[in-house]
Amino acid sequence: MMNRVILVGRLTKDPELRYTPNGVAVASFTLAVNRAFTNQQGEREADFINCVVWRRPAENVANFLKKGSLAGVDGRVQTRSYEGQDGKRVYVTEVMAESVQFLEPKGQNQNADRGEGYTPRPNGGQDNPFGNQNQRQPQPQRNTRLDEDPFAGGGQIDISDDDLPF
Amino acid sequence: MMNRVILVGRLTKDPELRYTPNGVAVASFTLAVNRAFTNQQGEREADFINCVVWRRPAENVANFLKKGSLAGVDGRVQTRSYEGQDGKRVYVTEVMAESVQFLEPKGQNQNADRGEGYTPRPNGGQDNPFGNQNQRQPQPQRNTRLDEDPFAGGGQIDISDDDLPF
Amino acid sequence: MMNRVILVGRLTKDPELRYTPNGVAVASFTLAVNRAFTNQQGEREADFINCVVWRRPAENVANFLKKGSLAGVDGRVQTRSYEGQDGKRVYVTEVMAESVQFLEPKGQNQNADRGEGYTPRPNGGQDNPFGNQNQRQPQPQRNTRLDEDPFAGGGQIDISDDDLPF
Amino acid sequence: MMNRVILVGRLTKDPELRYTPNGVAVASFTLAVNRAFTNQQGEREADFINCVVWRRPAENVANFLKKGSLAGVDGRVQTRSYEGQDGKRVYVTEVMAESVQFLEPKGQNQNADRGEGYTPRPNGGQDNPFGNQNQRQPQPQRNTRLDEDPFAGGGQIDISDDDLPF
DNA sequence: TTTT
DNA sequence: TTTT
Repeated sequence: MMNRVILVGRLTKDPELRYTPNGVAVASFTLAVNRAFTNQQGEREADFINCVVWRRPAENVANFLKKGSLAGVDGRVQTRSYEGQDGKRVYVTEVMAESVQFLEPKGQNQNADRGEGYTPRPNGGQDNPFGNQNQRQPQPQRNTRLDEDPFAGGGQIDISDDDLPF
Repeated sequence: MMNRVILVGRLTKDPELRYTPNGVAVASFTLAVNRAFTNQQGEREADFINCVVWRRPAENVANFLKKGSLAGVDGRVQTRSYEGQDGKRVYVTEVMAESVQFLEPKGQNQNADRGEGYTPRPNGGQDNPFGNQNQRQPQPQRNTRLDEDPFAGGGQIDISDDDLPF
Repeated sequence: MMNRVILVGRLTKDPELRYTPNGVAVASFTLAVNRAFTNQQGEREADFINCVVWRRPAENVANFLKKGSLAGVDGRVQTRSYEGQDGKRVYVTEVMAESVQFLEPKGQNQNADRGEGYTPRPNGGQDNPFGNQNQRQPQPQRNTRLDEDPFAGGGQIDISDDDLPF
Repeated sequence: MMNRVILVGRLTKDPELRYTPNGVAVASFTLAVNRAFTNQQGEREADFINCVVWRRPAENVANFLKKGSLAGVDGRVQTRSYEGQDGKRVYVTEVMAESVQFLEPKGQNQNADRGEGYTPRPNGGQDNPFGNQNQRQPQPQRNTRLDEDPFAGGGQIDISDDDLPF
């Protein structure tokens, strides 16, 4: 079993940063990736690919990327489902970014993460290495918690700590 | 702009082979890719990733892969949208396979395509290199044309020759 | 069998453009890719990865990239060997770029190739779609033919039309 | 800066397992990856790609893979150089595997690593999470230490703990 | 024998 | 609504 995605494209909007009830950061953003070929009408289309990133790189994304930023993503394709507002199950395919690369020339901070994914430091046996008390954990800027689909917006909470990649 | 996906997983069902009105083959299948890590309940989950492949490799997929087959995909993440049955726009993220690799040990034919993607042979200037008259073009086994979403099933036609990768 | 490489880095020097005896363009360049992590001395190292690209994208690389340019490569790892000057066999591992992406902000031409690899146009049955007579085929700027290893420099001819990816 | 390689191929020989002076495991192996296309003589060639893997996955590779095994590698292209026996600098390009997938059908253990790379467990502040005293650390089967190039064989020590990926 |  |  292998699952690897690499994307380079531009953010369609500013990224959204949220926190799980346990205080773990999640950022979501959509990358517009222009296709390398034109369609039969001669137009160059783009794919709009939803991406999610957790923890420290999530905060870096929120701090350093904005609408229009050129960014590279190295991650995995992930699928989930949630209960839609009409009671129907909604299936979602998105990219779990393990690392995000800032490709804008102006920025001095050129790395959205610490490198080879995010290795949590030991925290004395707690399941979740970041608690709300953790001073390394910035508090949400806006009163935003993970009560809905980071992309679909209107749904119920469907990302929880269970989705943590480790 | 870069867009690359590599997957290795197992087909959840037999692939579905369809043809556009112009007689171009499209196969769709879902790959179950087990995650490399376990969730907080200690269970190993999987991602169920919808894949589409066109032309010759589509026919190879239909001929050589079935439910449970181990296969590798090299392709791109692609997004599209179509009008749902309730009039709402439905957004779809799937993998456009450029080549599909058969990883089952039993088969002697180990390649689902001719190699580096599919290079259409010249056909004297027609837009579509395969017409219904083309004897290299097998006719649909079942009376299946591309009148609906190959995955969602209930929608309107949303894959046409316009989606051809070249 | 699968083989896919994606790189984003900077050219260490201007690319070198050569032509096979049959007039097929080959460009070679080295990409410096900074590692995402620091070594035990706290220094950020880089990998210096030799890349080769054929035909039209080769000419685009030669025309649009130079020392220091930020570029993305999508291709395959390839190995070859040649007779070294001391009679010993020299083994070479390099990246065969199928497409090269220009990631510099200044350039308006943002694509080094036509997209999904290079699909040769039909040319009436010749083995090599480009002959020296082909007016679309620029002549070498310098009197450079493929008489040596594009990277090692001092060896014998070891890239020929046999290495063409199709 | 991005650097990602995915390979699926067969081991050309049994893997070699060595240990650094600090007791960190390193396995090296060569993957034969058949090309998806034939050359101008109609023969299907292969690329022979040297791979290196560290720590726990190294031991899994040594325990579960052998000559002829089908394996998938997800990693990075890495370059290094060392002093050759003739005093000349030798440049090496190889693949640093972050995870190795066992694709043989017979094996029950289907995973060469714990998943998303190898996250060392905390060990009380030592720089190197594995010491020779560590009972989880198997001793070398053969009296093999890292005194030479794992591939070139005749060179001087050129892999040390400095090359550890974290 | 290297890029920013 | 899923694979081994």
